[in-house]
Amino acid sequence: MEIDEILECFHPLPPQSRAALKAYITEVQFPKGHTLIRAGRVEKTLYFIRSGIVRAYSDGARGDVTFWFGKEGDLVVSMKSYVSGQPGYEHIETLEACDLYQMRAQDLEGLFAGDIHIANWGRKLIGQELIKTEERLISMQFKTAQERYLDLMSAAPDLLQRVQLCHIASFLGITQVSLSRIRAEIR
Amino acid sequence: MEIDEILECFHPLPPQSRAALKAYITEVQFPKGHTLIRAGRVEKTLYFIRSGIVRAYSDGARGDVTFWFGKEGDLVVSMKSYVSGQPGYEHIETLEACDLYQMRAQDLEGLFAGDIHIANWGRKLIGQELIKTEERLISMQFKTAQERYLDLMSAAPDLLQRVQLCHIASFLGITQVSLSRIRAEIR
DNA sequence: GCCCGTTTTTATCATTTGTAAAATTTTTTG
DNA sequence: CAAAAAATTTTACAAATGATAAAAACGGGC
Repeated sequence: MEIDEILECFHPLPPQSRAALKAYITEVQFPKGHTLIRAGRVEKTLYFIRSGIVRAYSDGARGDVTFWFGKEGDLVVSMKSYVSGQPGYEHIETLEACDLYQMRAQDLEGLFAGDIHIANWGRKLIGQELIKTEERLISMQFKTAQERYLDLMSAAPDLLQRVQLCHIASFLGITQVSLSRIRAEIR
Repeated sequence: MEIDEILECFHPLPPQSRAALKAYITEVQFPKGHTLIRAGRVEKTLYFIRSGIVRAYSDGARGDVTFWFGKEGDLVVSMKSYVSGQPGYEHIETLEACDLYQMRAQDLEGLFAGDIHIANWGRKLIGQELIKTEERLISMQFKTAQERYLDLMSAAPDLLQRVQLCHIASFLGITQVSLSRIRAEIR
């Protein structure tokens, strides 16, 4: 997914503002298994995924728990670091070789302060992220694990092919054994 | 909580911009049990809570499920309506007599387009909401119901006095019976 | 202070989910 | 292609949670 398409899909930007944004964006590659963001740090870099898959996870009482997958076109950022300047609680690692667009949070901050179109673009971008997070929270509270699995299957069937089931299970809030049971029932 | 304090606590605003915002804000009162926001509609009003408590809920397979409580200083809005212009999925009702600051989404939109300070204030505001939602999602995935109850007790002890336990239980993602068991264990 | 309706707790049993370990399948590597 | 490693499924049992019903506690109005 090319950078112009990614930037536009959140909110339209005047060509001049888009050019200003792009001036601060560079492209980077990382192999599978690379850690982009570390928990407990104030992370100062944002990424957009050109290609590949990443996951955000945190160390709980029972091993690591994945709470987000990012794929093509998605924004990758330690939200807590970025929004509040405090250490984040998630690690983010690549699950495949990834091609990313990279940007420094500080540069983005400068653009927000000086360009009202970029400020409103950023506002919309955060809003979209909020909706997604809210939807996940509601699905955790309202739906059974089986429903959440079926939802994931229809929303992102490719994920099931590309990601290990232990990560899918913790993402769904269940153990791998429970996920196996669900998969067996559906078959 | 007075309006100036509420507006400032998200992000500082120049006096001129704050005055521009306040020009569109009116104060309203509602009795206990009043519905502020209805699911399935595109809601066009935002509120800040001056005093009182509200809850957001949605109708699931097993009755209504509360997924958010709002109290003094909090923003009350149908996020999906506000961010994407689509019908929201939550009802929001007052659990006590409430004193609210009211604003039309359309007016706010106009301010965002014309005042960069307000646009960046709005961006920060949404960011704060995102962090809160993300924290709740993580606590749902990482913690047991008992841990979530203890967290709620220390974060918002007044809520337990002011809100029915059936709402607390569904907020925690468990039945009222389970919540009673947890409360009995702790005692 | 007492009554009535509501809210909360308790008790019982059925169901779901978790834990641990073994068996199976798939993937990687030489 | 075969052996080894990793990932996934299955099994058996234990623990946690849910459903239902009934009892107890609480609160507002008179």
